[in-house]
Formats: sequence, C-alpha cells, structure tokens
Amino acid sequence: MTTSHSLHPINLSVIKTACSNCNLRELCLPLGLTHEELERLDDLISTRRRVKRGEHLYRSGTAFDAIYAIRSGFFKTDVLLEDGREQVTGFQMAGELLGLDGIGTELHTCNAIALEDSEICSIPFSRLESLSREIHTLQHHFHKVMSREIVRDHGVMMLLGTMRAEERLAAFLLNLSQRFTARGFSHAEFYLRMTREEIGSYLGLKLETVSRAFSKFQEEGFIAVQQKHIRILDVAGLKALMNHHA
Amino acid sequence: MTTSHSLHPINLSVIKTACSNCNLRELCLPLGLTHEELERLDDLISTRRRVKRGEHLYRSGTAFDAIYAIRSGFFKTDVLLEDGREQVTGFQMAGELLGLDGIGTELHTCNAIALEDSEICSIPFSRLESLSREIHTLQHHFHKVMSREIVRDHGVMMLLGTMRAEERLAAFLLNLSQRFTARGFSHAEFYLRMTREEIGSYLGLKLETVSRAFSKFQEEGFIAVQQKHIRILDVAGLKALMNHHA
DNA sequence: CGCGCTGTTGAAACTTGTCAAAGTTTGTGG
DNA sequence: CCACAAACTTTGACAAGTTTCAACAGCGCG
Repeated sequence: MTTSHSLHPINLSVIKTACSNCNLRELCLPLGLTHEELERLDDLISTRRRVKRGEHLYRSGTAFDAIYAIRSGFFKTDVLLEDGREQVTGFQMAGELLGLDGIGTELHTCNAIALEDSEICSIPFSRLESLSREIHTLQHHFHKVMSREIVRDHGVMMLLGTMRAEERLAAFLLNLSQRFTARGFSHAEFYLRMTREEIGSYLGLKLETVSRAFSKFQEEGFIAVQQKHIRILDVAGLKALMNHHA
Repeated sequence: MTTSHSLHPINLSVIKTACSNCNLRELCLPLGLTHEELERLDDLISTRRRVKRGEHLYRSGTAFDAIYAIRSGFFKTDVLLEDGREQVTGFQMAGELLGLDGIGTELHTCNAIALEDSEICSIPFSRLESLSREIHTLQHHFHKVMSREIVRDHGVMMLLGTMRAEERLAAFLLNLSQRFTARGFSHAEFYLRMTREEIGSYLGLKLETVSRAFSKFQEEGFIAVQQKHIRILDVAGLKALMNHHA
C-alpha cells in the first residue's frame, strides 16, 4: 500500500507515528487533507501510546487536554453512577476518536477502557484547534466527526427508547458488522471483544437477556454463536426482526 | 439590563436581531466574546424567524446549511423509524442550539418542531466556520457546545439504559427545573410544553406509565400536578428516588 | 357548546429482570 | 504443560415492572 519503508529506512518510529503513512487515514481525522496538510497534522501527533487490555486510556473526572485516535485495538467508554450502575456509552474501534466528551468541561466525563491491547495517537486539543483555524478542511472534518457522534448517540437513544431486547441486539450486530466491513474485515464473521454484560449495559439489558437473545438467534438460524465468535448467517433476517416489532 | 433602546431609537429591528443586545448571550453562542467580536457575530446572524406552535423548524432529510439559536420558545427534536416509531431526542429552550446533527452528513437527521410559538436566529454554518477560524474564543466555545451535547446524550443513554420509570421522570423534572432556573424562571413551578406522550417518547416509556408516575409523585408529596402545570414540592425527595433503585 | 385531543386509572398480558445452578473458557502459578 | 481458580456464559423458574387494552374524565379550540 505504501513504499515509505524503502524510502525512509532509518527512522522507523517517525514512519510509524505519521498520519501520512497510516492506513486508517480515510476513516480518521486526516480525511480529505492534501499531502502538505497531512504533514502539518503529523507534526501535531507526536505521541503514540499502547494501552493494554483492561487499562484505562482516561478516567472520568480527570483533566482533558487531548483527543485520541485509535490506531489499533478496541475500546469501550462508560459512565458510572454514584450507586454503582454502569452505562456503556459506546464501543470504539480503529480509526475512531475518543475523548470528545471532555471538551465541554475540560474534564473527561466518561471512562475509556481498552478491551484488547491497543494503540492510540494523542492529539493535543489546543493544537488541533490552532491547526484547524488554519486548515479549513481539517476544521470542517472535525466538526463532521463531532456531529456524527451526536447522530450516533441519537441512534442509541432510539434503540434504548423504542426497541425490544432482540431488536436491540440485532441492531447492535448489524452495526458492528458494518463497521468491521468498513475496515476491510469480514462482514459476516468476527470476534466480540466485549462480554455479555458489557453488551447488556450498552443495550440497556441484563446479561442473561443478551445471552438468551443470542441463543434465540442461533435457534432461528440468523447467526452462529460460539462464545465470542459470531458468524452472521442471515443479514436480511436480522434486519427484518427490527421492522416488525409486533 | 441594557440602555441600547435609548441609544439607537431608529432601527428597532437591528437592535432586536443583534446578539450584542440579546439577554441570552451568556447562555448561547456569544459566550465569552469581546464587544468587538460580538459585533462580527451579529453580522453573521442576519435572519430571525418565527416558528409557530406545531411547525417544523427543519425536517429530517432536508439540506443542512445553518444552525439555529432559540431566542424564545420551546422545541422538541425527534427521529422517526420507517415503521412509525418515534423517539424524541431532546427538548430545547431559549439560548440552546438546534441543528448540530446536520453537520456530519449535510442533511438534517432529525425533525425540530416548535412546542410553542417561538423565535429563532439562523446562523449560516459555513460563515460560522469562517468566523471561528478568526475568533479563537468563538471556535472554542462552539466546540464546547458540541461536546456538551454529546455529554447530554450520554446522560440520556444512562437514563434509558439503567433507570426505571419513576427515576427517569424524576431526572427529567429535575433537569427541566435546573434549566428553567438558569434562565431566571422559578425552579419550583413551571408549565410543561410537551404532552405525556412526548415525555414518554423521550424517556422510553408509554404515556400511561408517565401519567401514573406523575400521579404517584403527587400522592407521595414530591410534586403538585395539574395537567401541564407542575410545582416541585420536594427536590430532595425526587433526588433520593434516583439513588435507591431498590 | 360540543367534539377532539389529552390525561387518568384499572386489569390483564407480556417482556425483562432476578435468583440460582451448572457448564465453559481463560489465565495463572506450580 | 497441567491444574485450578476466576471470570464468563447458558439455562430455568419465578417475580417484578411496564405495556396493552379499555373506559372514562377534563380541558380547550373552533
């Protein structure tokens, strides 16, 4: 996909950190930038960090000063209530941004936790704002990303507010499938990185209900489940489930 | 609060449209701008529009080119599924922005409907982007507004995902109360602009459940309800309801 | 002044949650 | 590399909460 390795054999770490060489650039923040603009963005994203499975990328209540692009891996974000209740607010995969929730108060308002060993790029927010004052395309794209996050949240509200358990799970699986497809993975076969309890929290259901819905889908031939391994056998069937909420 | 009327007696319409004279400027987009910056923002917000009760400010699927600041009145936003299910995604009051959902796709993704006769200021989005490339404070504040919208949505997800009917309604009433207070109205007494069905859609409940919860709150002495007129008698009681989800 | 929309209340049905037990996988330390 | 413990998943029976269906009351708009 790129010949950079042969052109710059010396400094591997620079190559690895640069957006210009990242195969996620069409999914991530750099979308639509010219080559020159991309290099200016590269300057800004100096730090890359590994986050091991189970570790927090950031915690609710801590100071916000950067947003994070997922280079590889898988995350969840959640909010905890004082009485211990947890709501998973999203699952994020490569090319997606984390931390947008912190801009408003300059404190993170949720926890971001790696569900597998992951790598992220830190983007210092004040520098991103500076650069997007100079690069219109970057500014506009960033606004689009934030807006899409709002729209995504509306989708979750719809899911939680109007759908029954099996519809929620069907919508969830179809959404994951679509996002894996966009990243070049199989649309029909994937491993879940999260537990039934985490899926349940996201979907507003108890883990037992999630488990039962998986079993039901399997009985009806929509999917094949083996613990975290999912094979989707009948996309149309799952979609149909969401329309007749009889 | 302002002496502008006596200084500029001629052109009333200009006075009325200007952010610099708007008493919502501390709640709305102009927050934190200098006088000079405010005037530049005024130039941008040329059109003001009345929206009568029941009318759409915009519809899902139509072209996006402006965001809207509510100068007076009350709105709801909702998303409709093909099969007719409706999810109210929010209720907006004076000083709040509408239309942020449209930036991502350049199409509105929800409907915005006035719940009472209202007035809004149109802010052409591309001009807002231009100006915020020049005025750092405006740029930053706009980002904060979008971020807070995301955080608000997370709050709704928490509500829908983990709370039971009465907790949801208590949270809803306390949220309204707080927002009325911020606008200088009574925190304890207000008129609901929406029907039980709209509240139910927002909270993921059927209208009958909402009605029953109102009756229950009244029986227990937390509030006094008379149709759309609400008086909050025991804020602590409502808050307590949300913590023991026994 | 009445018709329609909105709201209230009751009883039955249904969905999901709770509690419990057993099976399976994963990870760790010997 | 195996064994054991911990974490996760599945399934069943029962309970609880919410929806559904239905009837009626009240307010408000025309």
